[in-house]
Amino acid sequence: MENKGKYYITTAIAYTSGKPHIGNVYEIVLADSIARYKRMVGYDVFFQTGTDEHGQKIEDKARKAGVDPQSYVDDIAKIIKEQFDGMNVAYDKFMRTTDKYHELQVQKIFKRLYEKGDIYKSEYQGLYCKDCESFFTESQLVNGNCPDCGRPVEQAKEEAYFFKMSKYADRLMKHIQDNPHFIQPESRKNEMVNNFIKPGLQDLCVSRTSFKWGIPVDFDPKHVVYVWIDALTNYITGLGFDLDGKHGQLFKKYWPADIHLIGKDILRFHTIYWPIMLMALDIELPKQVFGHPWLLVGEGKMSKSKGNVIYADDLRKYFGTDAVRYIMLHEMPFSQDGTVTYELMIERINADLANVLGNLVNRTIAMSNKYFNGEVENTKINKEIDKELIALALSTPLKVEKKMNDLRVQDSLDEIFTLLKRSNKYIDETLPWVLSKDVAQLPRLKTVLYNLLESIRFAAILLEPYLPETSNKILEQLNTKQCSYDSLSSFGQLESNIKVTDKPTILFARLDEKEVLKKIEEDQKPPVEKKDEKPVIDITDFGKIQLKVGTVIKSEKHPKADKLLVSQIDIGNETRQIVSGIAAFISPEDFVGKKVVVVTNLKPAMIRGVESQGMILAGEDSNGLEVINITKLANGSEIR
RNA sequence: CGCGGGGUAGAGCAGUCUGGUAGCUCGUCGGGCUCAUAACCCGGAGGUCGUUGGUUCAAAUCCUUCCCCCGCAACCA
Repeated sequence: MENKGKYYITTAIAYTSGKPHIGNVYEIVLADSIARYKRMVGYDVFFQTGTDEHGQKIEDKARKAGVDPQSYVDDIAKIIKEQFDGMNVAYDKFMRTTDKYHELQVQKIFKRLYEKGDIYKSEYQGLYCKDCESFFTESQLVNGNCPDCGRPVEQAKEEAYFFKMSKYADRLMKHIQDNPHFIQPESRKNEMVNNFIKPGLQDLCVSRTSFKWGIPVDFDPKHVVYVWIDALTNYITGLGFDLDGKHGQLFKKYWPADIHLIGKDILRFHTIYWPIMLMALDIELPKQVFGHPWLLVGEGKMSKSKGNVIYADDLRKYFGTDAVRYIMLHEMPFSQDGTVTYELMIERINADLANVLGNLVNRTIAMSNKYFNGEVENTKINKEIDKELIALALSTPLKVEKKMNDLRVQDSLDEIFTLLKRSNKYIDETLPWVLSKDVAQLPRLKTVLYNLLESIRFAAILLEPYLPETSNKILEQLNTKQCSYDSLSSFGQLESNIKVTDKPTILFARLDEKEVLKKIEEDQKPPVEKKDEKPVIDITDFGKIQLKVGTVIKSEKHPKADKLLVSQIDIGNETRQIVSGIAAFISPEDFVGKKVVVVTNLKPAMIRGVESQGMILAGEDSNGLEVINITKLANGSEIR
């Protein structure tokens, strides 16, 4: 096989804060299909994935779990690896940012950038939550308060190192213009240029003192390296990059990366900050960054609070590894988020995998056994009608190649399935069961079956990158040794002296939609949701909160926020203005006249420019929100 | 006027860059076949391509008005 050169592909490294959901795993499977394809056609491929293991969030989670951070990330990294391995992903390296070699290089890189003057010491200013010890941006706040604990935040400063991004902005802009394929898909490129580069790059905060679980800055030990210099450099340290030039063989051979495959949400970091870091270090830039869309399940983004999180291992349990791979790769549009439901998965498995692919293989092998005892022979009694099938089989590898070069994985799969469908049609056109009844037609029948088996062999080989297990199973059932990609150069390389298996197994069983859905529903019965339990408090703690009954006398939409209502509440001796995040559940008209419970001694806060002098009590579950309603008590009555 | 994406048959999507009879999958209706996993093959019905105005011999495709949905808004890993 011709060697087409090297190909280095990476995925984003998964954050070890918890079990990755199907969206995270999708990225790895997508990368795997590309890596396998490139290997198949003759590239020397290196495929790296791994885990990002530092940060405040992990420090917190470990503390809550009562373990040290290292053993916490060891556990999660193991779970992540199992998720990937379970999907039959053939990566070459599983990189962890707690690897000692990586940590050492990150320290050296940080120091070098500092000495060069690209990193300087300053102060990070932002909104800070004391209890959570974290900074937040204004947009992250919930009703003006900390998104984690709901308490008020305050302006605070923290000593921090910053990376001078602006210094390299012009060079980056030029690189993006000179390399039109650097950022893919195209639409995302504009987003980056217009939103971030053109308005002027802000310097990036690259160290923190507020937590310890990170790579220490060796010349200023109260700082740890803050996420991006740590995480992004995995792409080079994983190959054995050495700042002093004593690079490992892998780095010399594979860098620059041919493609960084990442989620669209972190495109900014990969197309702006990462290239700038590399420029600052005088390292060649990756050739391409592809921001793939998200795989969504049902309504909206997956989140634990919505209870719509789906994990790859659960899906495998219901459908099998290759079926899940097929769904992931086939249901994902190129530049738009893909939505998947269980109904859709079942439909695809039945229509494509069971009916078109599985049944074709099964019926063809069954006929070979029935008519010729499984013996395969190309008697070359070809007819006009064969030409179309043969031409399609021969052109399919080229079509797939074209699509794969554009990273159009879904379209590649469609090309292969077009061949399979054409094969099914060929059976109807040639009517093997009619030929079998006429002895004179048996040689022709042999050719017909040969053409079918050969077409199936083409499809099976081409399917390897996407459905490796299935591909292998089909080739085994054919009993052929002609399994290489190169053997697709001409039609007819399937051996004439072999016998197909006499007991074909079902590749994909048809699923009964109702049955499967029922089973899934039973399994997924969410265990009664355990809210994060708050610590036990003293009666005096509770006594600090003053609650009173009040009547809503006026209510209107917040002028600058869709989700908020601004209401005037009569609490007996005075009227309070309160802003509440309930507009999605209650209209202002319905709200007026209601008797509610008000926290009257809450510190007033400005919420989107409107003052709120208290809080209305309400509860929420998956069905919506309900304000606590009082019927008889007079305004101003105290609640205890 | 913050930025970006989307609005095409009952559902999910392709086609839009490079104008030229509106396509695919599922569903639905009818027919065929019996080798096969009630599968496979053929055919039909179903769309004024969100809305307004324009350019053109010709617009889903180019320009324009408005409406609706969904992300992102800088350190969040």
